Amino acid sequence: MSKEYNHRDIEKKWQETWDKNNAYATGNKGAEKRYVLDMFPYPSGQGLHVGHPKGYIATDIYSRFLRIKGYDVLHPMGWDSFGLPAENYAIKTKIHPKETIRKAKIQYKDQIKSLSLSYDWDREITTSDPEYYRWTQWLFLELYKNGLAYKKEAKVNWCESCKTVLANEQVVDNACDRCKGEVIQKSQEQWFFKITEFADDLIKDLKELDWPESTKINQENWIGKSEGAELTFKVKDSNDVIKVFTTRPDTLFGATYMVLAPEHELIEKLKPSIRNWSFVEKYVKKAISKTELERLSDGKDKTGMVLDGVMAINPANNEEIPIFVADYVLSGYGTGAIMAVPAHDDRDREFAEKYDLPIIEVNDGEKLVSSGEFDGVAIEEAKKSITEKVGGIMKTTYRLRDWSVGRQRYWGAPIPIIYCDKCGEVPVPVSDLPVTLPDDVDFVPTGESPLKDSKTFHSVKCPKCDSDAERESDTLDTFVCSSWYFFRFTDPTNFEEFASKKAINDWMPVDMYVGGAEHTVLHLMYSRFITKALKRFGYIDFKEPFDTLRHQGMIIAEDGRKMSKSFNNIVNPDDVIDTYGSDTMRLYEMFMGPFKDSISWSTSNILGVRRFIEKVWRLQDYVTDSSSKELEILLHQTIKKTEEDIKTFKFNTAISSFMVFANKVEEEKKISKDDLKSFLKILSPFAPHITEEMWFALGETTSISKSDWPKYSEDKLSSGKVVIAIQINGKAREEIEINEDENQDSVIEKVKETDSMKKRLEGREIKKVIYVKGKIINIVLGS
RNA sequence: GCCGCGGUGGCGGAAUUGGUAGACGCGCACGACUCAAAAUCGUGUUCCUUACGGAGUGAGAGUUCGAUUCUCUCCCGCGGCACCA
Repeated sequence: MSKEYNHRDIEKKWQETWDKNNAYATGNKGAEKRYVLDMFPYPSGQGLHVGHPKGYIATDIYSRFLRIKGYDVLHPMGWDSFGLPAENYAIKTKIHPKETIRKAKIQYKDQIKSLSLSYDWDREITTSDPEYYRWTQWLFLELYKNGLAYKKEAKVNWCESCKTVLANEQVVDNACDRCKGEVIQKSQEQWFFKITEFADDLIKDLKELDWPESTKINQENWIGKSEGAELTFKVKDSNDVIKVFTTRPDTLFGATYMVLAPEHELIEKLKPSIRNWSFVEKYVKKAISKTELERLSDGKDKTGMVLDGVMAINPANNEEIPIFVADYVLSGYGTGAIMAVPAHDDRDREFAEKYDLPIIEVNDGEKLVSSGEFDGVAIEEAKKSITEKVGGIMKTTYRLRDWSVGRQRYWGAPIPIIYCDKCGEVPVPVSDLPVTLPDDVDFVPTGESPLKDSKTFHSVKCPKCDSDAERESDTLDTFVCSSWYFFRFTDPTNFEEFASKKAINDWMPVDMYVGGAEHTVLHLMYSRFITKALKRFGYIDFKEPFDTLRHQGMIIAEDGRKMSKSFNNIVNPDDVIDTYGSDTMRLYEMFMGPFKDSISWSTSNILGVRRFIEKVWRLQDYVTDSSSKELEILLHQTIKKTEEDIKTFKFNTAISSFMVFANKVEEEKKISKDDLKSFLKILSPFAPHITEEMWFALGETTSISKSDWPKYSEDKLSSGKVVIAIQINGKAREEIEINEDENQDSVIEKVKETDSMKKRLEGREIKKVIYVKGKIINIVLGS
């Protein structure tokens, strides 16, 4: 009898051994390469809860599987350490973010190591290290040099409580994504990245990616391509024109009024002609000062004000139509003005009904009507011909806006720009990078970056003319840091380049990328944009960073709520590992259900997995000279299934097949040494400690991870005999064992000889027989 | 409102180029072991029915020899977007 299973001793022993042997180093010379990546975490002071490592366990199993199959696997981990939480914590406690992050990293690393996640720690990177953000700054300069980073006065989302600008993606339900505080609109000079330049590619290239369909669709919706036309309306008795974007140029004859967004420049220009100017001005002021929140609470009740005294000319029929200003038209989309077709647009209809404007139907659902010479023309065709007739152009518009990257905050990578009175905006020379974050700052936000107050930071000499100048004091959005980190992992200590071309070509693109679905439009789209930009600049030869993407589902607390400190329902992985062991925890998180699903933690279910681990341990007692024929077949089936399931991230069913196998051995109480070794090999990516222990106990002297993946043979997947169902009129009635390759006639004979079937068939006409080889035989009887 | 995903036992879930629904695990019941309990092992466990049999994958229809799987209509839940012209 083997000694009792003690996970604490076993796991500690092997973790120390592996650590000492640097067991997870990258570099299997000559082997095919694979890059398996997790979305790297923000090291928060809270430590991990059991939900965090779910994705890491999956990529670990995947990496271990690839290694044992003989691949050279790059599987790195790092820290996305810039950002608001550490800074907010510093404001509260005066503890420097550097210190907060340093401590959190240690805690995270310990927890990760206690799960034996096989990261190559030699490649660890931290985005708040000057050696890292020097290349983030370099990236900024590359974008700047190539016209993809620019500064402009813009209305930005401003969080009152965080005192900072937020990207559109960080505004959720008109509230700050982080503090849930109110977000208002504010005009300010801002740095932007020109992501819109890649809008079309960002949609087109999605097609080639092996990503969850919903993620692709969400991203496509976010980019929001719409195809239509830009049409020009003249303003009566004036040289001014109003350009509009519409997806329905075919409805032009039904355009009975126009609407300008409150911000539209033409309003001010038309002032002399507007008879009710004081009302218009009042409306515009009010609309512009409205926060998004207020606009939302006003609901769909549309408001507006007619520009009394000015009229536009509908270019289709030269009718004079009134012009309104209304805040249901957005300044940031299209041209900030629309032609309103109340008969065929719900919003225009609502507005027209409220202000008693004419509603003219111009199609019957298929063909145009009341459209002059275009009557009877099909809608799709009319789009083009009407646009042509009025001298418009077909145009594509996107919902996507440029990425606002400046933050009036301390804890981020400084933007490497210097302002000189003589030379203007001067980029910091690459040789002067990194522009390091100073320590002599007060963290309390004032609306301007704390970097302004730093004596060591703010004042510099102009790199061009050497006169007194000032540094840009904004820092970069942390999403900039995380939009290129996967390149750095390929060459993390390179002092000359962000990563060498060779290292990038060796490893990129990432073969398997795993992380939460909450990054659908933020991180993933930014990373794709940066990759496309780097390709344009000639640094890389591919256009997409992540070939395959999988999302992990959340782990919900046992009470059905989200795990949260405030609910006091957090399960700490340290406790789970101590009580049940790391192998059990790894296996349990994968066994809970489909990887992508959100599932509740269950203390009794984890016990079931622990029982399985103990059962595996007992298999040592059943080793004899040979396995039964049946067990051998089951082993080959299990090897095949495990391989398929790991590749498709169906870890839960792989584990259930391990359970079936262990149950079978326990039932038969015998297994050959070789067969047990094969079983340990396929289990080892999931449960590395117990399998290593048993492997050595069977007399092996080098790690199971350095062994090879067992091969199954096709002819051992089946015994040749198979049990099929006999159906009568489609209902399963009986089972029968036959030879796998038996023909239909022979099977029918056997069915007829079966006792229970004799009764059923007696005196009835067999109308039809359907035999599906090795599965069922269905006998259709006359009534 | 629009787009996407999902709905299977007491519970987590398995099974889709249409082919025995409920694998595996939890829970529960009974049994073995034990003075006893725990642990472990064994047996059973979709529902109704003593049985024969019948019903059954959110509801309803359809296609088919056969539907959890395909089609249509509807209901419910989740995620994303949301006055985007």
